Amino acid sequence: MNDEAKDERPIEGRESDRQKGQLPSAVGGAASIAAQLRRAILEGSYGYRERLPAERDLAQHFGASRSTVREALRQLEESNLVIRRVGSGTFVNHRSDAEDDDVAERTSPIELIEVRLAIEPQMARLASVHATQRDLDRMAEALSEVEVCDIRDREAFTRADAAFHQALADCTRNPLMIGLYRQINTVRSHAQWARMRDKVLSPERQKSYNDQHRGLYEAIRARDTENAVRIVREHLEIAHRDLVGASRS
Amino acid sequence: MNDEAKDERPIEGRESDRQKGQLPSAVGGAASIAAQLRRAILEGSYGYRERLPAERDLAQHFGASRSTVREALRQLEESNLVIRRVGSGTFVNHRSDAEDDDVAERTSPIELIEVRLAIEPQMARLASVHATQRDLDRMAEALSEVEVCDIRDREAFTRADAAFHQALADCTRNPLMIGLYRQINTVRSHAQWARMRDKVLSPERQKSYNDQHRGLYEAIRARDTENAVRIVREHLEIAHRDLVGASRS
DNA sequence: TTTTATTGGACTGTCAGTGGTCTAAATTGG
DNA sequence: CCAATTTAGACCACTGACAGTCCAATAAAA
Repeated sequence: MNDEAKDERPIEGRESDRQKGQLPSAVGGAASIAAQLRRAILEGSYGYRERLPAERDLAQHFGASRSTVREALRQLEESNLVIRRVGSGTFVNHRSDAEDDDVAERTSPIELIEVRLAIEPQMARLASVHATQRDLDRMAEALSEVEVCDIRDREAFTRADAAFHQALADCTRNPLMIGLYRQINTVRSHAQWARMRDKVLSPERQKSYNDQHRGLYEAIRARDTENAVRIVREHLEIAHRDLVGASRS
Repeated sequence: MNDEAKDERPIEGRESDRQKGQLPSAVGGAASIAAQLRRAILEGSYGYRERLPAERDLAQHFGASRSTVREALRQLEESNLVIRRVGSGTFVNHRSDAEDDDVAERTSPIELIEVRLAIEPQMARLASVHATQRDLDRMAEALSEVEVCDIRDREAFTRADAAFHQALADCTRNPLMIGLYRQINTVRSHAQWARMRDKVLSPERQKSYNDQHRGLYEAIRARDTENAVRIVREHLEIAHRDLVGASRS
């Protein structure tokens, strides 16, 4: 261990000013330590999920006993600012505003469907017009991978499903559309959705989805724009209904 | 045990560099390594599909054990930043923003309009439903900035126009929609379009655009969904026609 | 084609460090 | 004085980092 690191000044707080005899150090108890740590966390001095120093180290740095530090941490834990795990440490459980710009985590299932309802019908239309033979081959490959998927392996299904939809986006030959759908797929395959999908994805529904996928592929291959658009729209409306049903239960 | 044997150089970012202030810095093991690698990937130090150093090399570089590095990589894999293949290596699975420019350069005017025709009507619909008063205020501000714009300052007009449309996207209160439209705006304001717009943007057309913008704002403020959607669609069809006309000349 | 080297995946056991808990003494304030 | 708080110390169960080994998959070389 680095012994040099431990030999530090006891920071502003306690025994220094006590020796100087200037101020009664305001409160100088567990509440004071809690306040300092709380301020540091809210200010963002510690990032989200970052590990705080060990209780014993904090005790030394604050010039207090471990019990006092523990009481301070207990208060922070009570207000959900930190999480404590035995054998591991104490971790910050507060996101500062600067670091919560994760689109995937801030998008609700309904919001996702709303966006997909906007973009995917037009996507199917463009795909049925612009798809090349190579695009169709790749789409067929992705489709067979979805169909061959084991029903119980949800993660594999999610991945294959995403690949199929991305293949559909590729069919549009529209770089912007492809880029946009990549962003949508990122949200779609996020953890939050995986859980939701576990609740929704019964074998019958999966079978139904596969039929719709197959139908969509056939329509695009036949350049049947109207049918392709119709299938996508129905597909999404069914998914929307399933989601609403699941959120009610 | 033998302290001398363990006195190796710890990871780079431990506690020596962070003198931030009063409080002791957070400590890190696998999480710290994961954070460093994550930052490197997001910064673009490693390109898309590029191979990272082998786990054993990373372990040596970070002065940690292979298990620790593996735990860090597991976290990165969990957030889809990285893909690991046995016998092959660990590969970056993240597209940096640098490729957005590429998308912008590979997207034709027609393709942009096709995408906007897909997404903006639904966007107007959602905006008319979900917009808050604050959203409307910001939209009005953007609108007046567009209208006040000097006709000859094309760049300022483009910027104000982009701000207006982004404000419209914000009205949907849909994080994914907002993110998607940001990407669209990136393409819209790219250099290629500025040139095209110079050819297209006559004062009369600009006047017409402004009227449409104003009408759209009024419709959304009045929660008149049908009118908002209609205006957007007409706006885009006119723009589409203008573009086709320009490309013919 | 076969062989070889390298990679990630999985598993073991060891060990220092962590928070959780408890006790008893010391300190503080009324 | 008493009562509450703080302190110091010990022990426990648990976690994570570590060093090591073996394996299967892959890629490059022979």
